[in-house]
Amino acid sequence: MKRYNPSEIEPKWQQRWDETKLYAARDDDPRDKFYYLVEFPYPSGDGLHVGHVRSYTALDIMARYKRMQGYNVLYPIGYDEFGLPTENYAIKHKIAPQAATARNVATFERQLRALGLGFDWDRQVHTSDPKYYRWTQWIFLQLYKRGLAYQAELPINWCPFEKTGLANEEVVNGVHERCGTPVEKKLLKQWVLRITRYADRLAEDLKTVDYLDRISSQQINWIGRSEGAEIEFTVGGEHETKDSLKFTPELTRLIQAGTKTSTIRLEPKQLVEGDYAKLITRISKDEVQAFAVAKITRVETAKLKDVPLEQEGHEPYASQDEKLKDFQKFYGTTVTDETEFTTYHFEVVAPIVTVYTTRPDTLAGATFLVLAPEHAAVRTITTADQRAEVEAYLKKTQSESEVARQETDRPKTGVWTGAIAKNPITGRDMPIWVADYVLASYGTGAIMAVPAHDERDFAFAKAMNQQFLEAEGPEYLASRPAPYITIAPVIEPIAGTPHGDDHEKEAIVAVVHNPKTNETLLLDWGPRHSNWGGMLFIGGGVEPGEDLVKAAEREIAEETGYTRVKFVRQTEVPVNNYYYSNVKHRHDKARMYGLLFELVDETQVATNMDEGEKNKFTVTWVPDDEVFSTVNDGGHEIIYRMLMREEAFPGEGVLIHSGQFDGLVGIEAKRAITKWLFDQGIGRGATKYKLRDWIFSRQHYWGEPIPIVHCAVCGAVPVPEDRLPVELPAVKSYEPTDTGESPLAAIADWVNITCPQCDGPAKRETDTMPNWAGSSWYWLRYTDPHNDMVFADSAKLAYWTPVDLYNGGMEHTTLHLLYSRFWHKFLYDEGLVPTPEPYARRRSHGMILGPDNVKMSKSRGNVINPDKVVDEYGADTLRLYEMFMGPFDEQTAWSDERLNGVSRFLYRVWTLAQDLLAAPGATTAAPSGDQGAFEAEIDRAVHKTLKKVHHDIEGMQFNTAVSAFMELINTLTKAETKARLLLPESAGLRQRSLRTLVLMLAPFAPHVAEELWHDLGESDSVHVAGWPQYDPELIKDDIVTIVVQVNGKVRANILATPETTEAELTELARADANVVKYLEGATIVKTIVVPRKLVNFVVKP
RNA sequence: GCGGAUGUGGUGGAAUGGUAGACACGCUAGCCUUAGGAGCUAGUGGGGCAACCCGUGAAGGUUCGAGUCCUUUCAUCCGCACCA
Repeated sequence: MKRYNPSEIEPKWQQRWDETKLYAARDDDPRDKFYYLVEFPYPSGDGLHVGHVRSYTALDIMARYKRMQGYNVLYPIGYDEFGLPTENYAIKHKIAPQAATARNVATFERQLRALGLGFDWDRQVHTSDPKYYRWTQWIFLQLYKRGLAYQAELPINWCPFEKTGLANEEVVNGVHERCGTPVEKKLLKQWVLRITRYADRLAEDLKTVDYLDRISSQQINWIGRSEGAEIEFTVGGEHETKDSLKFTPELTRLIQAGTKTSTIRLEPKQLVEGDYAKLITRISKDEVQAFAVAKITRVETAKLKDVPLEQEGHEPYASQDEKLKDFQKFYGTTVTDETEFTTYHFEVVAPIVTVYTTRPDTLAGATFLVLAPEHAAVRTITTADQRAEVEAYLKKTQSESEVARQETDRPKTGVWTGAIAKNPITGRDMPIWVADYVLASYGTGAIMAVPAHDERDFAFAKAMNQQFLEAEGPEYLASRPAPYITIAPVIEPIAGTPHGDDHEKEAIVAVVHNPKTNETLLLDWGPRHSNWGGMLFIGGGVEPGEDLVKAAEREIAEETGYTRVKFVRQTEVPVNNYYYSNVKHRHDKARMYGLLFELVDETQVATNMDEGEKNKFTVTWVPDDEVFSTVNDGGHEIIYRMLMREEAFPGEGVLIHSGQFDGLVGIEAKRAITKWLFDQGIGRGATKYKLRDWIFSRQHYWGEPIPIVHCAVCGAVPVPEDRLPVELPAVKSYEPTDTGESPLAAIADWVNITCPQCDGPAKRETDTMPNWAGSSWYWLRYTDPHNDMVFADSAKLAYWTPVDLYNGGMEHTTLHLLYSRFWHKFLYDEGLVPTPEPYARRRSHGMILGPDNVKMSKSRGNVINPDKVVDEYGADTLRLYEMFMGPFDEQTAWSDERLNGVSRFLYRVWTLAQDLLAAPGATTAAPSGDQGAFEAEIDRAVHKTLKKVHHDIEGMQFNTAVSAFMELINTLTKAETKARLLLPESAGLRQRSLRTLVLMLAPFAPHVAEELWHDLGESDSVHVAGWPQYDPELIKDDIVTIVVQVNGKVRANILATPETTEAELTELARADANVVKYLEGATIVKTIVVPRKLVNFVVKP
């Protein structure tokens, strides 16, 4: 018999498939298309990983399956070649990165081919090929043209080990995600991509695509949209401002640095001497921020040509022409030398601090402001008295590493700046603090602190007050001067659900504690229902005018008989509790104050309850540590928390102490206060995102050069598109520098160039792009990989995109996946791609762990090398095993034993097939009735498998598809079955069963299937054969097992035909001996019959 | 803390609300032998001699019937995290 030898058949067929270009996708094809995409590999020196195999095999199966179904399938591959690991490898081995890449890519391609993966090899893309990165640079220039790529001097994340800047997404817990080095902050001029402009759409459009839940939620989480309000606080004074004066960032900085007087030129405004104006600066297209109030001291009007060349906050202009250009840049091209400008001389009278909050409803409870240490206003607002202390604090926070600052649970620290603002609702003073628990990078870098309703502010207030008291002594407590922080509750909690007709009353909740036994008194009202019953404290109404403590003492005595109790404390605010009164039988709303009592002694008198209350509850003592888990009423739980724990109440509720806003709840309160702020001209609704702009510069050699030229005269000038690509020069040394400058900067004859605009001397940008650049559009290039005219032909894009299914690792969810969606959306806005989203469906394969159930790593030595597995078992075994391991999207550990099990399966397939092939041919005898039944049974098994495999491939449940194969093989190889299959009269059955088996196995184990297919006498490839349709008629069972239950418990199995009627089934079931036993002496209340499945008798004794 | 997911034999894992544990690994016993990374047969959730009983993290609920649906809760994993 022909032996199964994978090392022989696999290379043979791989070569044949390659020669016949079996997997070439056709661009001009009337058939429907499918575009399957896997994340192209980074060709590291380690070679292919078993994780790649899992992903690539799964989509290979789907691609082959769709091809067999007659679709035009695109399943491409390429290499993501730029990046630091290759650069480091090259430096270490003293070879060019280009050479290292070429070598690694060759290894990858060999490995991919050895797995029998059906990629369209002619479409391979290489991101470090100038023919490819020419278009990466081209897309960058389009971004630049639209203002989505800009340069900014930013304190960026700097990895001191790899000596490069990093994107936010590459920093995990304060360390660089790739090398684990603690990240430092470094101030560098950077290229940045304005991904934040797409934040909303990146989140919103997730609704239009089919991504795994955990992928879209992770992206939404990362984008971190939040709705709230910006509120302006004027420091140390109030002034009626008439208008605003817009500033350049340079002037803004100057004033923030402490310059008190300045001038600004603007087109005429209605401001006169003595007016107050708000100074604003533009942050982005639709975002401005106020930063100070200024008093106009003098107003002059002059034509631009008469404006002097020297101006405050500016380098002096070299010429009249240069001055004009600059003004045009700022005020628009309608400006000429004759345009009249009004010059305002002013004096800064009060800095403005703008804060961002998601809780404008708590504004009245804001008792102080906090600025991040990096906030520009810190310098201007700090008073002389506090300067030394503030400086010291700023120094201290600067010296702390990012890692330390990111630790949670660290004690709150901060310093008062000496400055005061006013709360716009209450008019109370709000000391302004600097503290590092406020992040400069989020919102406006400043917050209004509401200690009563925010945990962090609460912790800060506690810590600062403590410090203050220790320093100043308790006598200060009485007067509580400036920096002492007041904790002012402005929200009453709500529990339960209003019914509209709720009967309102004032009430108390008495918590009685017995200090001797450490137990607390509870009333057990029976089983808890939706809004009544359960375990509660003592509750009761308050008579009009009655003292709360008196009322509580009365209720304690009435309901429990205890009279000797001592009042300890009460809650500051009541809880609005909506509940159902089981005593009065109506919906009640109680404004409940919590009161804590201690039991003095156990003296008890007779209880004195209302008629309605009698026998409704029992009194129980519960150990203190079980009280929280025992009380099961929302309102009572809140009361208990407020009494026992010192903490903020962060929930929403009814506003109090908020002036005109009292009584408003939740979202209504937020809206009302936001609107009021807007009307007052001191605030507005605002949306903020956690997502930051994408730091796009890398100070390294091995990346796409950023196609920009810096000219002394023209500034940053894009390299003209017809001069792309800007190729990487050959250099001797690839080492990164310590200065934050790319090694490219050292290559004088590359760097020095003439300006494309003015032909003057200029220098090239020496930063390169991050390795995420090339992968941000590669799926588009696959549709037209050799085009020299455009990045991809629009007709081809229209045919192939969007990608129907994109599979890749979870680790790319907030990196590559987000970046590529951003680029795609931009290209869509430019009319360059046909769809707003690149990928219709995104799935993620689970990680393959080492045999020891931990992540594979070289240092652990638990890495499985796919080459070795292919050598020992063959590619088909590896493919099939990785599909069989477990659910595709869940992580699972490698197991050699199970691999072996799959290998055994393939041997069994092979042996069975060879046996069937060698069996004697057909006889002329017509099949007997018995033979017909046998054939029906085998056909049924085959077609059931076919149906399941079809279903499982569509649903990416590859593990159960493989199980189905195994089951079928088990059925077919059963001694008796197999013997009959080999008989001459089974020749036809044998033939068609084997054909179908081979066809359905083809996507999974392409080599074995191909070999057997040819053994069956076929000359074309099995992979271009049509996918077999299952026949629903053949699947129908002639006999079904009916489960008979009595009261839901299985008591018998009976056999019946699918056509047996319900009545017949019931009769058959009742006749079964075992069922009879259970029905004896009982009455059948109900009979449930599920056709073809079950009969259930519901009986009563 | 927020968001997401997952809890089923000794193990990986199956189960459109209808016989829980398919398939595979491992294990036990036996057979066979052209000693192979074999193959074949039988068994393998727990308890019980048996009839039967119990069993899908826990507790409730809906249902004739729940691993599956609902509520509460616990545990584990992943992501984010002083994001105001």
